[in-house]
Amino acid sequence: MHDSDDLKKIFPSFSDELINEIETNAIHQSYKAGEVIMRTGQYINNTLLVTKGQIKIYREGENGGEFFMYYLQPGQACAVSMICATQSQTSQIMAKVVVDVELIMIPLSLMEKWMMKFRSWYEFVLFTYRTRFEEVLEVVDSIAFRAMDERLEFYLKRHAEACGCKDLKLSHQEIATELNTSREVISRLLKKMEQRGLLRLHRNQIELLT
Amino acid sequence: MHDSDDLKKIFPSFSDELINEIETNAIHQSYKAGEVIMRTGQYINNTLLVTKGQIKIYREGENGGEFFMYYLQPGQACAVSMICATQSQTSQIMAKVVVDVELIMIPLSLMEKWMMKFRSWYEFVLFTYRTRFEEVLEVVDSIAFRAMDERLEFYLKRHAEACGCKDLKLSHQEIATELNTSREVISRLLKKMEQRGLLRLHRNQIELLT
DNA sequence: TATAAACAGTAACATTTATCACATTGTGCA
DNA sequence: TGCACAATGTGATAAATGTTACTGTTTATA
Repeated sequence: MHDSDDLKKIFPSFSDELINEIETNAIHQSYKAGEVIMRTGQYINNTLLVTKGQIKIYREGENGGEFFMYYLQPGQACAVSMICATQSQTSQIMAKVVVDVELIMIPLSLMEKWMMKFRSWYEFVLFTYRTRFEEVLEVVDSIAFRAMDERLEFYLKRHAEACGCKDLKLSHQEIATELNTSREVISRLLKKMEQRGLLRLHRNQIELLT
Repeated sequence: MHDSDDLKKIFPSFSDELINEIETNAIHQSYKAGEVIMRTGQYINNTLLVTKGQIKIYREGENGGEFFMYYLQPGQACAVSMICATQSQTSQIMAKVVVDVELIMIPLSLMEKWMMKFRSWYEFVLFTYRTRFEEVLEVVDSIAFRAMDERLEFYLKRHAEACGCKDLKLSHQEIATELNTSREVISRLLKKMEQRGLLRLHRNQIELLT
């Protein structure tokens, strides 16, 4: 499914020995768009490395809410799975595939061994922790300090960054769910943004102009 | 300031060798209530271990907001300082002393060395990451899914746990600031809670009855 | 003790967000 | 083509939260 060159491209910071270890030990897995990879409360025994596709990470509310936290992209690892894996804890988040995904599963035991053995793995793990922690703190900012209009802009910006394009394939209902508000509110705010010239609205698609 | 026995009591999971290393290498520091230990944007070169007192961790907003995130207690370490320290990054949070604090500062270089050398340190670091990450996720829940009345209850509950008592020395203004709302809103909600028999209001003090 | 400052209560009103009801439009497919 | 359905637009209204203004009380301290 992957050869060393591929892996080296996706995880450029990994040392050659580490790449070799991954090659020989890892389990490959793929998922289709729409699938839920991980559910809240599920036990985690592996660390996940994404090699292809896109995953969205959500925090689930008691009443079925699905609050969007962040994207997982190729070359990234699931911080929650790393933290939990080291102690066989349950997942605090839900992960849903957006674009068909291929990933590598690293068993708990290896994850720990590598921390001691490979400097580049150690640094990757800490980098993952740090960037995710910071991203979650930014999410806290957006809900703690900002009103829905700014939160919506923040949301759209992050989605544009993730897909690397200006045309977002999102319905108003989808956005509303992921921001834990109602469709009408999103429709109205989007309409205002369109009037301000920030974007153009189409069916199932938002074209950013900025 | 500390002898090994003290440290062993505060950090019971640490191995004897690790305690020794801390004894010989660490820098001790103390701060008075009200002091700000760490500011947003400040560079971090040390990992902080709390041995005494209480610290509150905030996320700062652009307009001077101080959103309460979590408490740091004796026996705990600042997760942000650990993550940042390993890469000499700046702090994403602000730390304010609530009860006179004594803490141990571990230089960056040692922090890394110990990860490889002491199993109990490695586990402590990962445990710290995990529990803080989870705590921040709970904070996200409270603001993403809940209205101000429930957020206030969550806030009061956490403060009661931190001080281990039912009498919270907090002004309405203080609470309002830390939840990023206005004093009037907090006064109203507290009054309602008093009417529901959940607490009794006094000047600068809230007596929980549940 | 006199005075200022911090704290708390509350009413009136503005704004934002949530909810309900229903109309309109685009798309896929029988 | 035309039906069914999802997506979107919009007005009316309710509820929550934010703002302003003013009150009285307690505390600190000059």
